[in-house]
Amino acid sequence: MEFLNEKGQTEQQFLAEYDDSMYRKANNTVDMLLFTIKDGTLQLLLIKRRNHPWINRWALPGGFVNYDEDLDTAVLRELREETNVSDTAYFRQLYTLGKVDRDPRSRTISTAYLSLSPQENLKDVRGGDDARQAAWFQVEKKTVEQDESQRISKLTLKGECEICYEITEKVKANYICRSSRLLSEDELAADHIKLVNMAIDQLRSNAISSGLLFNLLPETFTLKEVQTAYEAVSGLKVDTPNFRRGIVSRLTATGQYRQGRKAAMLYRFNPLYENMEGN
Amino acid sequence: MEFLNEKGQTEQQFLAEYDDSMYRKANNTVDMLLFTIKDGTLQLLLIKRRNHPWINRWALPGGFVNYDEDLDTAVLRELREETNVSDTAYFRQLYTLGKVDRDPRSRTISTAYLSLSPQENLKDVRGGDDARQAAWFQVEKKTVEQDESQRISKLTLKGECEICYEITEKVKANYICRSSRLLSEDELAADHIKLVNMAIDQLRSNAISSGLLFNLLPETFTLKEVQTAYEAVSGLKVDTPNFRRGIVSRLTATGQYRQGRKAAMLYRFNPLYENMEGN
DNA sequence: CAAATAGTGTCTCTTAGACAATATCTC
DNA sequence: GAGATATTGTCTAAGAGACACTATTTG
Repeated sequence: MEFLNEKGQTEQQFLAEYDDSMYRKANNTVDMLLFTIKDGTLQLLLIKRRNHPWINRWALPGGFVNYDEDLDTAVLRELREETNVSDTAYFRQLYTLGKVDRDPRSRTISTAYLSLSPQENLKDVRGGDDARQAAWFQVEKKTVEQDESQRISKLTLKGECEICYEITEKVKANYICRSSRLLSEDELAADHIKLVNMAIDQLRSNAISSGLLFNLLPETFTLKEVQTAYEAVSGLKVDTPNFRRGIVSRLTATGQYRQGRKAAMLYRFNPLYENMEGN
Repeated sequence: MEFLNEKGQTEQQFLAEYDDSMYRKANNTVDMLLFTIKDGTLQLLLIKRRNHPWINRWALPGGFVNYDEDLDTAVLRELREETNVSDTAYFRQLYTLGKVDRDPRSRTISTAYLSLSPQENLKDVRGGDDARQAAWFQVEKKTVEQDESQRISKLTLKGECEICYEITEKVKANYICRSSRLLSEDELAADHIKLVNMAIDQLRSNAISSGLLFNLLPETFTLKEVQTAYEAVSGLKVDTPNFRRGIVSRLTATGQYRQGRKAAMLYRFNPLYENMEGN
């Protein structure tokens, strides 16, 4: 059935006459938050910007979306161009930032992606294109004060320099209001710190339940390695025996061992539908 | 400290020369998924489109973001214009859809928001602007087949017409692949069904844990009302005594009663930091 | 053998879930 | 009093968490 609109047009006629340039449009960009576990700590890949705005500041890899390019294609392309990383174990959309004045060039709406990968896949990281450098920064979020209606944390990125923010998260009626305050001399470009904070929260709350954690580990791993990764992500210390018991039920033993003081069984994660989250 | 870029420009000079119109840009739109509990069922607010594309199809309320308008402002404005709803208890960003060919007019990137409100606040719903009508549709997602690697569900919207999809969710390595197949004669506009499916999944998985459920209820409510709302959202039946015990610990009794067969205590929800999720 | 790492056992307390029973109101 | 709704109680089995212990290898 073919409907006509109020001007009596068919869809074909409507589209033929459609003027796409009537209004001023925003730019669309993508940003990538790529995490890995290195030296037993959670690390985030940042680039040092080569050009204005935020020249010489550390920032998330990312850039403009081409007109005929999907968002997820764009974010992988930008990651490749700026950091030489072309393969990650996992990625998914995180959040879209779109405040009117967030970019001094012009209105820019940025969709951020969260990506996870074991360090093995990420050997040859190097800056390129708009990135003067690419480097790993250790990420730490520590709660310094908490009651039932608010939480104050310190979010620290340690690498070539140290970038540190105080994050305040307050419950107001049904919402959480977040604000951040710079504590260090160096700072992240734009509003990227919001994304880092969001990513950590999501990573923590879904590390085990959705199996996100296992994307930070190689194909096979020992139970100790899972625990180390979990402690790095969560910022907590856990009881080894209890942690083991909690986790083995979701793993399969490979029958192979990793040598060391005492040889340790290697396991593999079996993703099950039940465990994956709804996003 | 003032840095110069490779052309020797200061930031001011760079911005003054910055050409914002070099590349073709996408449109940015917003869509709203507003849920409520009505007649003991979960319902979603849809509008019937007045113009091409998808003329006369049911769709999520939404539309173009103005150049100088924040995304959240835009989505609330569009909701008001198209459905006359100007106040909801809760809303937050859900997902950004940006596939190149998702809109026949031109490239359109759409950021969707999830909103919840008790029915009391939503009395005078009516279509306006680009919406010929606005109406509530009962939402139901039922799993019809499930194993450890895949789940097939039926997602049904019942209102002025019945719209029904089969949703297949498969675990592939670390990802969930979702696909949908139309089962009914009527269908939703664009790719809106993806958002409905996502919203339901998120609503279900966070109903209790993040207290989302209580945004669907009035300020004070009986335990039975919470249970009914929970059952509507989750699609499950729960044991009344057990459900009560699980939930009362997060509520405060008001000391007031709702009359009925037997008078029932009215409770209030106390949002605590602990319970709110990281997004 | 000492030190380090891997792994098991056990006890307690809380919670989830199934189900029985009681209480209070309306018709 | 019948029937509907609200609320309390009880039992069991599984899980979370604390902590003591054994096992295997390296230096």
